[in-house]
Amino acid sequence: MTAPRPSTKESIRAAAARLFPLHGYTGTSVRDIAAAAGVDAALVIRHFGSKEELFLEIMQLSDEAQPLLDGPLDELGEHFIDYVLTTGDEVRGVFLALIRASDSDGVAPRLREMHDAAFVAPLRSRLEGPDAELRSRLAAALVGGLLYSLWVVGDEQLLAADRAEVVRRYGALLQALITP
Amino acid sequence: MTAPRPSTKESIRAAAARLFPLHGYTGTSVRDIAAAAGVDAALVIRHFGSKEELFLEIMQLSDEAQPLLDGPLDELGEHFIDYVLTTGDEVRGVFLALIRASDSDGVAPRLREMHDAAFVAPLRSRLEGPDAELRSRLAAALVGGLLYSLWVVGDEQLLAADRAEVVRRYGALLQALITP
DNA sequence: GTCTATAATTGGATAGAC
DNA sequence: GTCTATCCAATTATAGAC
Repeated sequence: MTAPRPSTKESIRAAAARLFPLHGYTGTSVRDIAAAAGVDAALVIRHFGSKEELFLEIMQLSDEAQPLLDGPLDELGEHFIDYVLTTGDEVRGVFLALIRASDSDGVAPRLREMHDAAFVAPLRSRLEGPDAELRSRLAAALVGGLLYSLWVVGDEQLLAADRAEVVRRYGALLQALITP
Repeated sequence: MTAPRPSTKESIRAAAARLFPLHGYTGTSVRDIAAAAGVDAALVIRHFGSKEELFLEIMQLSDEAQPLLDGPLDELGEHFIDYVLTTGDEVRGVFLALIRASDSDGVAPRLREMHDAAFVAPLRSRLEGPDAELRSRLAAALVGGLLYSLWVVGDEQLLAADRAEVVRRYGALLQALITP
């Protein structure tokens, strides 16, 4: 009831959130965003300062609750892999856009943040032992590698593979880091 | 003795091979390449057709002999991880440039080729069993994930970690896919 | 083969009227 | 707050003289 009609700023935000994950940073011009939002290009800069500032404001994942923090520890490996594989296209788009723009000085820290928040932190919170830190970072690398193969490389044979089989096999590897 | 003085085309090729991995595709202009090669920008297009064609011609790894194809199978996991971690900056640059330009239609297949040639094929050649194909693809994902964490994300704690420890732990995971 | 000059387009960002 | 008009810099690529 606070905003019955979407404000210009919100229209721009919505358009950017749709286009950036779809076409990447360089592939999305300020004019494209403005056109999709139905506003003038000048307003985009007016409201957000610059294209990069807008990009950084858009490209963050809503802190989705991780329901798997409560599950049994000895099944966390498979559950986590299953969880990341159910990830929707929206998250996928943000992930890809950040990776492909990660040569920019402003984007690199943001990618690190997302990697930490989405992969390292959830796993770190359930690990114990003196080397838990290293193990959780290796676990995050392992998880990221699966998404890298599927989404960045586009390994067709892996994309076509039986999902349950991937969850079982790759989940077992992750489990070996969780409960050595 | 075939070419005592580097031809213009070779000069361009050498400059591109140095700059693309260093600054990426969009970060390297045709003018930059021409200037580094000491030639005119028009010659770059003249000799290679377009910037993207030049990029694709440059961005392939010289088929480096993999000395680890001969080692003992039960040590392949650690040896392979050790091998990719010794990879020089040159390979690293190619890897990063391909990933960050992978939204281009022409680059995506090239990244797939490199992933296959560098990770999947060497492992696949040593694996046996009916599910060797899937296991080698998961193994490639695992290896790629380590380089993703180190080079793309730039996980500082992983970069600072004891190298032998990483080889031992992550190598053990890879080994579990090689000899289940 | 090489280079000068420039075309043709696109990009982000700004000034100022309303 | 909004929009019209535009600036200015940068890009890839081409045409044509030498």
